[in-house]
Amino acid sequence: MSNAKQSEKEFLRTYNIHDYEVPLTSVDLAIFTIKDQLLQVLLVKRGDHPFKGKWCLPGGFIDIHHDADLDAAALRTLREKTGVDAPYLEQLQGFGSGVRDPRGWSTTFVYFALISSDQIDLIHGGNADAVRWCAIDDQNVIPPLAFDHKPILEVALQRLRNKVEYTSLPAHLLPEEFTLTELQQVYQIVLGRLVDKSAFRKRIREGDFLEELEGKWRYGSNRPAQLHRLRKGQDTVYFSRLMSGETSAK
Amino acid sequence: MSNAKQSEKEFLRTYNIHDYEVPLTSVDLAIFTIKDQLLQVLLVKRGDHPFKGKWCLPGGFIDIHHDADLDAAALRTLREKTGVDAPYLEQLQGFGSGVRDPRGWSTTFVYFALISSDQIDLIHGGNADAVRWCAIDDQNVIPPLAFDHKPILEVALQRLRNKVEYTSLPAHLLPEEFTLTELQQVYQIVLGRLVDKSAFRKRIREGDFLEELEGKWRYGSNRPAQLHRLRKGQDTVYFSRLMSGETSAK
DNA sequence: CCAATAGTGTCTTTTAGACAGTATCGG
DNA sequence: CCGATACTGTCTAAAAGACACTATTGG
Repeated sequence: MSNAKQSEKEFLRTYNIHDYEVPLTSVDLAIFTIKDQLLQVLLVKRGDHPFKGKWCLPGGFIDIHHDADLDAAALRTLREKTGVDAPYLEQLQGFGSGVRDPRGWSTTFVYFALISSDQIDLIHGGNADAVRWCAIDDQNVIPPLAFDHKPILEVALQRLRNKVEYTSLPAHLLPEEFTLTELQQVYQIVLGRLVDKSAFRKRIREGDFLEELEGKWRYGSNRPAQLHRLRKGQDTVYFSRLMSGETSAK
Repeated sequence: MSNAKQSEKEFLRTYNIHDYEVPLTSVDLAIFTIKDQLLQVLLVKRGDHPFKGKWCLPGGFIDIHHDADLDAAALRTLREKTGVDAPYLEQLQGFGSGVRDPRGWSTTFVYFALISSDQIDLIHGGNADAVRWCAIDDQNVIPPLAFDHKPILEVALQRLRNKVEYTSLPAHLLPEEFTLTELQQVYQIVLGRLVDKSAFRKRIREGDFLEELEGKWRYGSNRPAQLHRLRKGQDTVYFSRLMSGETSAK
């Protein structure tokens, strides 16, 4: 045993990573929010080659001296681009090929993040016009993207829409405090269809992932609406069925 | 425009990947099958450092000269370890950190594959005892695994069990031709609970992803059972609800 | 005829879908 | 009082769950 350990030590002493050709490795983010009643994704303009001047998803290479792991690299990138610290962040998928980056064989770990548009301050980046929100309504307003970021964005959107059907995820797109009607609107925006109010509220109630903020109300020229928030430390809830279908109800 | 192109060309001419420190990149596979009425995962014994002699999930480094993309690298690895060519293969997730491999910062793209145990010939590897099926029943029979492969396997299992709840995936764990009862047993084995026969069959019928093999039957000392197979070119079907719950029915 | 498993039907309970009805604000 | 939106209740149709029943083989 001590012999094997010794042998392994010797192996590691002489091992040199630079003897092998390895791909480039980066982390990219699909950051979504709801703004102006639309689902929007964050894009940045590339300041360097390759694809200088083109829009793309925010991302960067892994810094092996400072990033402890992939999640840390994603969080760092998110902080650098948006100033936001602890939103909903989940790894989507990896992409990699010999042709997606002109610099050579490259891989990227794509994360998707959900944040509320009120926490975020896009000026943060330094050069203000190099970062923008881009609405996802009719697809053609999305500019051409660098690398393979267009198909990556498609996959991210698909995953988001899919998860919205059966999870409590959309709550992360809203500010900390919100009304049930606001939450319902988020579901409707992402899904692109109307949802029955009664069924929606039953579902949310049974999921039991929100708490009422006693005595806190959203006022207007109508009956006040109860404010809610996600329960502290609440994990994402998975419903056993899909979101109920379209309805004639407004 | 031609100016920008020129500038990009110049950039690429002088770009040298070896000026940067990048992580190691590999592909690992969680290959599942049903054997002896149990869910089993394929393990290989490491023949080299690090972790020489320890069991782990099959995998290997990306070969940037021969692998076109990640999927190709995964398929190649699968073929090398099992001789199987075209099973169900899907990317699970990426893992990466500075500590998971003693050789340095490393990342791995984990795929999971479903194959039928009858297509596969483990002798293929060359050194026969260095590869084995390991049953997933009570967890403690799984040996300690190299790297972070134990938690990776946990994630793969969780994903598999989860997907079985609402997709047609388990059909890939069976040979090409099978009876509905055999398919039901696969669901039961993976889920670890019984499923109602009537509800199960209704579900499968409505999913409409199988075809009856006319005139082909499984015989025994009882009523013969109709053989089925997956429709050609059939994608995975997603049910709108979870698999129906436990029942007292045998 | 019997044991065994395949496959179908039926009844009951639960849930979704549609929509009406009531509540409470500002003006 | 009115318009607007929050919130709740009710009825009906559809689906799930439990389980019994029939069908067809070998021995």
